[in-house]
Amino acid sequence: MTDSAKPTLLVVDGHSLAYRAFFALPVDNFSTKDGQHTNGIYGFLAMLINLIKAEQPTHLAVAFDTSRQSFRTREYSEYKANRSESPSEFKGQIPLLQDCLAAMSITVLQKEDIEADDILATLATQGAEAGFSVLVCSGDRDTIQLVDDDITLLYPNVQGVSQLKRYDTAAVIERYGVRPEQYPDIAALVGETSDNLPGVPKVGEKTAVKWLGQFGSLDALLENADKVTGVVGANLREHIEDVRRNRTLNRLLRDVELPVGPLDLAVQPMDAQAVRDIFARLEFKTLIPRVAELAGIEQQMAAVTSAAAVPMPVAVEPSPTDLRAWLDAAAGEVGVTITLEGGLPNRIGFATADAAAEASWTPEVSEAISGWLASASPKVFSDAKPQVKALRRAGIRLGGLAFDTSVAGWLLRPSFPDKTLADLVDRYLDEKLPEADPSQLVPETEGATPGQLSWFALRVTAALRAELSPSVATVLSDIELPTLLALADMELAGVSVSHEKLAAFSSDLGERADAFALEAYAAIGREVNLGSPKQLQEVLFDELHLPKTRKTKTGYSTDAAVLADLQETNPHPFLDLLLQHREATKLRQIIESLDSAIQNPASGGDGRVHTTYVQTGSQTGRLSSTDPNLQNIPVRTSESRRIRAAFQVGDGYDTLLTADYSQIEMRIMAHLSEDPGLVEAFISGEDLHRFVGARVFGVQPEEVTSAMRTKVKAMSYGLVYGLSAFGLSKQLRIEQAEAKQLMMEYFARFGAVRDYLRSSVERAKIDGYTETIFGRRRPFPDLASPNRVLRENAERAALNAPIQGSAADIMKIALFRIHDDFASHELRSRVLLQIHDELVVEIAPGEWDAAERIVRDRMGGAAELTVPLDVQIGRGDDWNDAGH
DNA sequence: ATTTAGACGTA
DNA sequence: CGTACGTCTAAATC
Repeated sequence: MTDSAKPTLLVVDGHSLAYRAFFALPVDNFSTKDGQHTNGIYGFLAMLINLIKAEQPTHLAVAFDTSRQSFRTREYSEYKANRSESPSEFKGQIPLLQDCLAAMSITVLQKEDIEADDILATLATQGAEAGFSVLVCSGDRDTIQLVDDDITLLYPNVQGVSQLKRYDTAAVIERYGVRPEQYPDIAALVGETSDNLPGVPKVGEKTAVKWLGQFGSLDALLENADKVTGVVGANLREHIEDVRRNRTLNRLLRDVELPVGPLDLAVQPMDAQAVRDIFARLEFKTLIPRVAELAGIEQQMAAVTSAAAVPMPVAVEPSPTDLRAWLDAAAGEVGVTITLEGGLPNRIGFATADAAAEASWTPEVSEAISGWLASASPKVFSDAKPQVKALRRAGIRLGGLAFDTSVAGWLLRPSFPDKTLADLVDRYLDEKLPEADPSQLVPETEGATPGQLSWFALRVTAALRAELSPSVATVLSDIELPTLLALADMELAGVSVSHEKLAAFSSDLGERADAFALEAYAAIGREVNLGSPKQLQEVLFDELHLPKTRKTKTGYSTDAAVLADLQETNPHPFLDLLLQHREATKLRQIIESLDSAIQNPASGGDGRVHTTYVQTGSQTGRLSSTDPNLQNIPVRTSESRRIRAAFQVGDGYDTLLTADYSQIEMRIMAHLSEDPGLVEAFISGEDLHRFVGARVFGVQPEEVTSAMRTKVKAMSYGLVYGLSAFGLSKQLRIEQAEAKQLMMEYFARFGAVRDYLRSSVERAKIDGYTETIFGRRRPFPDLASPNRVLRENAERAALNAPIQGSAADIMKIALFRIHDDFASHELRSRVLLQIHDELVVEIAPGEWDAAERIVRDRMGGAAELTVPLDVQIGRGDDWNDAGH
């Protein structure tokens, strides 16, 4: 509990935290082009910025040690004598860090013969006396003794500098079992290896706490040392002088003479130019906006309030020719909103910063403004794709798409995308979008008109741009917006699916499912709803008395993996029949939903299935597909591939082409980790799992058995998801020890992979987000969660996000370039489907060679990685034929 | 009528 | 105790 009326003094141990940051971050990723290492500086500053943002101190200082010598080394020459020389890469970072702090107008303190923690102790003591709420941030446990009602310690976690644990008096008692002022007594008894201060042998925290509880104080304990029984008692008596020495040395000085006091440490405005200069020199690109944000909060607030003063314009409704003139006269970007009726434009509205115009969609309006809509004149939309499609249906190809608020909102917060313009107005303008009250037949409140919606979209655009980092802005303009236009065309094109093929298969499956069901009932002597997990639990565990399986929220699991396990340990005919029934009904289900999605030619449809790609549907940058989902059409069993066979080349086209990236995620892993072995695997062109298997098992590639290959394959793929030994053992049905051994062997040969994965998560903890190769970001607040489950889930997701996300970026780039190339080469061939690492293309007569070349070149050349991007192409009359 | 949980399809 | 999705059914809830 902090007293908000009190000023807050934050004092930081610069040396110890920078040193921790140095070990937490990979030195390779943080070097300037002239070879200066900067990982310690970066990590420290990132942490400090976060800290200032979170704690909002009014007063601030950072203390440093001057050298390894201090009054303590003079008192006890062995003090810290075990510390190895700090690595050469670290040297030189401290003076540069101090330069950074100076540019940020943050006071730096150091004093000959005195350690940084003594400076912290002095300032904290003076600050508490002067009425400050004091925060001490240090990586040295001795500072625990400073904690009291006014002084709180922020101590870095073992995981790194990114997470600071808050120690107030209660937290110290909870963690160490003693009051803060008693902690040095514990430390004196236990000793401090890192300071080369041996304590009493066999005495750890538990014993020390017990003793202090018994005797009341360290002095009392030492006086009554003869009363302590056993080996530890003897040890205590033998090392009593060590304990006294330790206690002297770990007492922090609270009365160091300093040139400044707490009141002199008020936070000062930064020297913006100096900050820019030194950060540029250190090549800290991402830190600059974060520091600026810290420094410029007041300005930003002012900007927001003044912007709210502009009144919402009333839209004019000019004649078609006047509307065209209005658009031509508009300077800069124009907000555009098209409302739809039956897939076609209904009303269309436009806005500039202070005016709006709108019209109903008529042939005259269309005629008058189609040229402007197709032109490069910049336009801003909110959720452009359906509107782009409506225009396409009306024969107009939109040009000049400059911004989409929905996509931008998603890029900024992919985990909680603001779904509508109203959400964005709420969040980024802190205003309410006027909405018609849907509960009343005659709404009391007017909704915004298309022109006014456009005006809001334009204003939201300005607010979103202010928050987009340069890299994310580039992802929006260079990847997402071109992709949006390609997706619109893909959705319009749809894919031809044969009702006849589906229908035949479906009735097949129906009969089989019924037969399995009857047999299953016979096996247990009653009917049961096989689709009800609840009823199945009764059958399996109450009636058949099979052993309880994995727990779920509501009972015990009956999923396929569990049933397969049960079949092995407690074979029963019902289990297998249930699995077969499930498989058949699942397939039939998929077929039914697919069939009903075919636009029936009998009622004016085109006999094709038109999915909707949700561009803002994932947290990683992937697309998702709905109504129907065409990204989860079965492929694994030969049986299920009959469904793919129903996806066929459409009338007027020649053949289907499928193109997929082979092992794109592992290639990205090779690129990001620069693991020499993995890179060699891909450059050699040998089968990846065979190559890896040979290394891991120490045999020749041709000696890799299929069992070995299966294992390393599972391991390789698992890596991308943050797999544990436990998970690997379950997946491969091997002992955990063997899984552990496999991981050890794997990392022994491909160590840079592990280094990369570790450091990438560590970096995410410091930055608060992950980044793909192309700069797409995903925030991970839960990386700092004290809840272990939440945190570890976030760690696995953060490990996966840059890899899955980079693959998504690459595919999007390939996709829109192929789409655009087809158009510019005036091919009729068209991309129909995207299934994450695969494209399905419909090839027009005579265009195979040209189209195949474009697909191959664009997919292979979508990114320059240190390993090649391998593309597999297939050809056939249906998707199954064309696949491989 | 809508929501939740379990199951399962894909990359 | 492996990431990212969407959709189906049954059952629970409104």
